[in-house]
Amino acid sequence: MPELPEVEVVRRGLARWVRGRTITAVEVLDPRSIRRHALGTEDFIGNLENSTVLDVVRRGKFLWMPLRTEEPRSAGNAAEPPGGAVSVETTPGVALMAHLGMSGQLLMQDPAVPDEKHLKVRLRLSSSDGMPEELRFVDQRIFGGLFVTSLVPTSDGGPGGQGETPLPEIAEEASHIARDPLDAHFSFDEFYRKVKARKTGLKRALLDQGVISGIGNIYADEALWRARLHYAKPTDTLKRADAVRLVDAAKEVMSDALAAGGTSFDSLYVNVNGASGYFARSLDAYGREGEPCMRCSAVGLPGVIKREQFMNRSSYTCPICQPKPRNGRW
DNA sequence: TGCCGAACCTGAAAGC
DNA sequence: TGCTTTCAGGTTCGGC
Repeated sequence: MPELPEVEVVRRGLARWVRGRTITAVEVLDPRSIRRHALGTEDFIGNLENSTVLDVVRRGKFLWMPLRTEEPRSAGNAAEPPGGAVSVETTPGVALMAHLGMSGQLLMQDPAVPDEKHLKVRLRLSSSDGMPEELRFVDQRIFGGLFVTSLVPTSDGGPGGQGETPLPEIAEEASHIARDPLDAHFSFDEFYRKVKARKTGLKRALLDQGVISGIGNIYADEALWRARLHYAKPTDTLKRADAVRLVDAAKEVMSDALAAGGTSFDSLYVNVNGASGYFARSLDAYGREGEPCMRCSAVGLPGVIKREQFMNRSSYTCPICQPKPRNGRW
């Protein structure tokens, strides 16, 4: 399942292959994968063809490619400017936005390679010295998607510095997303203020991309386990020292996952070359129901990882070293 | 205003 | 063997 490390692995791979190349043709095989492009398939294709990819940048799990457009056009999800299309000089920046959702893949492929079973969108790129000529969006569960969006000015340091060039613009749909723990501009004080202001459980806050981005179900469980905190701990009772430990744990687990090429449980997550990551082998809590807690067993305690339903998904905790809050309070 | 649950979606695995 | 049910979870949206 793509979370921040997986999206970053994809971003790095993609940047190597597509930066500076022109999109020469676009084929939408399943319009459901561009349903967030409000102006429809023809507009989506029209916005992309003959555009040049400037970079590949990311905030949280949103990934986008700022485009240099050669002809006047309307940004797909932006309000139509008065009088219709505007001149090249005044056209706001546009970008191709991607979210991988649960099962989305962005693959660089040679045109001779047979179509994947769940291929949804195909971008043909200009020829470039031995590089694959197709960028394919493959998505089994169709939770992810592509759309063209406007870039809006930002004064907070850009998307997060993951691109080659620090851009003073951010994709409109990503502007409400908080920075992730690996972002050089991540502010602990901002995170702690937002968490304390929430009146909910700790894991729900971790999964709120407006509080902290990039954390999904897997890394939320791993970070909570490493920080010895229970998912249901009320956010307004979170001590600063606990929050520091939690953010450090999130940074650590995601850095480790990034170094391992991401977490793969099945074929649903692969990098742009179709290869799986190896971090699943290093998970301490997620997916380990019924197995001894590594930390407890190391000191002779009988902790066994337990799976519970929370927010319509599974949460894995050790009842010994991540005790449940009593009466909802600690 | 902000929290929370439902819905979206498909294939693999489990159960019968 | 084949059919049905359950499960996986990121994001959005509507209800409260």
